[in-house]
Order: sequence, then C-alpha cells, then structure tokens
Amino acid sequence: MTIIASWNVNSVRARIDNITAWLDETKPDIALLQEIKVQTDSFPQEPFDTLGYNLAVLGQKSYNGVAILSKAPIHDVMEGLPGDDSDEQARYLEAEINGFRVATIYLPNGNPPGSADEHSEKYSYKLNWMKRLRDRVETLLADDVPFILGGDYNVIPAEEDAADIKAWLNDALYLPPTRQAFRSLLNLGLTDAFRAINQAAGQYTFWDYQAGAWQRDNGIRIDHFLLSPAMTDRLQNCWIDRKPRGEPKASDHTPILVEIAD
DNA sequence: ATGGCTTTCTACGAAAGA
Repeated sequence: MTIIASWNVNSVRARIDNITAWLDETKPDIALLQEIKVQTDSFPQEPFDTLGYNLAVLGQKSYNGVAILSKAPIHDVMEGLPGDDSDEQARYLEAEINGFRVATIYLPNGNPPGSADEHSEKYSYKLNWMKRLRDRVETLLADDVPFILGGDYNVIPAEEDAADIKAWLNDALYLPPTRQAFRSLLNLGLTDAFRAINQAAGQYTFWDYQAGAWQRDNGIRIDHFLLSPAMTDRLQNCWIDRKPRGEPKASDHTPILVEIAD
C-alpha cells in the first residue's frame, strides 16, 4: 500500500512548520508539492531529510516551483513538460518511484482570460500547456508505463466543484475551453481518482484568503490526481484532508491524498 | 469587487495568485 499526497503549499519556506508537522503526522510515502516559490538550491532540504524523505526539486525564483518527496528511492527524474523549449516556468517534474511514474503538476492559472475571440497571453499559455500535458500523457500511455499525475490543475471540472459557480463562469479555471481540455485528458483513458471514490458535491481543495472564504466554506476543487488505467485498477481510496487549511499561517490549498494497492 | 489576503523581491509598492 502506498499513500501519495499532493499539496500546493504557497511557499515552502513560509510554510515549513505547517508542512513538516503535517508530514510527521500523516506520513505519506510520497508527497507532491507545488508553488514552492524558491530556487532549487535554496530549497530547505534538511527538515525533509530528517523526516526520511528523498527529494527531487525543480525550483524558480519567487514564483511556481514543484517538488517530489519520497521515502522510496527516486529514479529517472524528468524536469519540465516537453513541447516548448522556451518555457522557463517550473511547473512539471516527473520521476519513477516503486515501478511507476509520478508527476507533480502546477498547471498555469490563466487569468485574465481575455475575450472569447482573442485569448490573453496567459490564457493561451494555459491552454497550450494543457495540450502539451495531453501529448505527454499520450507518450506515457504508448510506452505502457503505469503513472499518476498529481497537483494543482487550476481546473474546476464541473459546477458541483464550486460553492458559488456563478463567481467562476468567466474565469480561466472554469471557462469551457479549460474544462474541455481537462475532459480530453480523461478521454485518453485517465481517471479522476477523487471522483472515482467520492461523488458528493461540496468537496473542495482551495479556499481564497479573502472575504472569509474558508469560514464560509466558499471553496473550489482544483487539486486532482489523474491515474493511468493500471494505476486506477490499484486505486483503494482518495480523500481531501481539510485540517491543514484551518491551521495558523495555512496555505490557501489543502492536501489531497490517494491510496494505491501494491 | 477593477479585489476584501498572502507571498515574493537587489522590496518599501507592485505583481501574481484563483
């Protein structure tokens, strides 16, 4: 049995005590982090060493940045999403652990989206990034390697994934092209692990810092695990741990976890 | 809400986030 967590921590340095306390209590075998907001060589390695984790880090100054923590050895690390050599944003890191491939994903936000006739530069980047992710998934499927892609997708898949969907109708997280691109990933044969286990509305992974969103449970479900067919066959459970969002100095995201059978 | 927080930076306000 393997427990894998994904958590957009909104700065690994500002959140180090929250993160280490949660890891020490929850003890996931693998943790995928996003928005570490630090360059690779400044990543705080020592507290994770102490907890028994191996590390793979793809950092960037100030923004973005992703990391994989794993109690088992990490092999064959791939830094960055293929398909655009000019893309310098640190949003994708993939490796082999325990015989499967695992990626930590920080999909672009995309706001402001621009108009329907002319998407903004940021929204175009998001949609192109999703196309590159689809291409990567097609390669992994063709190679017949089991895989799990976890992270902050910045996609609200359906109206039941937001407390107030009207607030998101014209947002890059929910616009039709965004949901269409997310569905096209699923249509390749991937499974949204959370929805395979839990069909309830009102299951969120993000609450804005503003306007008492957490206290009012005004959230959205945007952090996801997508599993290849072979990994879906091994899926035992998937759940959201709301507790870290209520702690002092919390990230605006909370962790999502999957349990995979051996 | 064209932003009510939060984080970052050769900082002292602006950019980015969602």
